[in-house]
Amino acid sequence: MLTLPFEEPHVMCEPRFGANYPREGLPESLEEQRKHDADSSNSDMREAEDDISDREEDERDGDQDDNGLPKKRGPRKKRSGKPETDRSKVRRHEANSRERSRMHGLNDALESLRKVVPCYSKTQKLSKIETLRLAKNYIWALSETLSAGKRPDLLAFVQTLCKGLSQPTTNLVAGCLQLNARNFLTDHNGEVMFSGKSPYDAMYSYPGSDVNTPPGHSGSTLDSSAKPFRHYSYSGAYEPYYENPSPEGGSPHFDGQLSPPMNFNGIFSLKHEEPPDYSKGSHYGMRYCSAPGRTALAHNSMYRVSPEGRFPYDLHVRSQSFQAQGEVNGSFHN
DNA sequence: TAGGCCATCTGGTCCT
DNA sequence: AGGACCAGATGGCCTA
Repeated sequence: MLTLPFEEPHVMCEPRFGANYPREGLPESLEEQRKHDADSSNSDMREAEDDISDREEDERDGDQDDNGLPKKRGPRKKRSGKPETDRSKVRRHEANSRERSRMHGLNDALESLRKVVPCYSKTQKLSKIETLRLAKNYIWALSETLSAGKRPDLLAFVQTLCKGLSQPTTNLVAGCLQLNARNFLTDHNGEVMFSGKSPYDAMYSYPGSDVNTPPGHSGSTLDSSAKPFRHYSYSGAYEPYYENPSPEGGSPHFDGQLSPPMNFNGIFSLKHEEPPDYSKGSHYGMRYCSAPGRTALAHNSMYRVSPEGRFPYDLHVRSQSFQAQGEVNGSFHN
């Protein structure tokens, strides 16, 4: 389960940032190199940094550690005998450019990861480390849910999600969850409990709503007024969102949450927006769930496995949204 | 102002 | 030899 490798062709195979840097036909001199850099973006900053770097290197030439030995790493130029030639400077600049490009690719991949874990927001980005932690927890939580073969417990799910996260990130996730106070009571021990209903019902049901009725058709709507983030994953209101296959272009005017692929109540919309990576082929979940022998998924469907099937959940065509699902998904937008 | 986060530079190491 | 990868060092920016 969840072992198939992800593919990130748009991220890893597209040297978006490094393309501007000269790889061939290098300038004869460093001055030409810098002149070339000046034509590309951020050139001023880099040039300034180069100057600073050169200056600092000169100042740090005598740096030694506690044992009087030169430090092994760091932006300290080792002038071992022969002076640095223009050629070596150019090569160093090349290496710097490649390193920048590499790091940009890494950051792109990280950004794509941010978009598929809960609580994605363009305005309040998770840090790198928190993104990785949350992603790990998310995978773990989903795996646990699948293994359990029953409807996931929201609190357990959230607890798993928040394991090891910093307090701010935990707060963010909690905020994204919008754990509606009316659905919770706190007992005398400070433990969270639900008011009258089962935890599931408390979180997933709407008064007077049919759980099988898509939000867009039920008349009841999620209260999205309080939070600027976009609800995701199921609502009919998001159908236009689905129509755009690109997560980048899918919400050009929305500066909020885009895609936490999170559904609890047996509906695993592991991906709500179809990224370029997957739009051509299989879906996240399809990769994970379409085991050999399993009923073929209908075109344009998220998942649909009958109760008679091996998969323990009712999986639904993406457009067949559940009100309860919306409740949960909505809770991931703060 | 301290601390967190980040981008960048840099030298070392490994691999082709 | 050269590129990829890694990690230390550094400074800038932002926030509590």
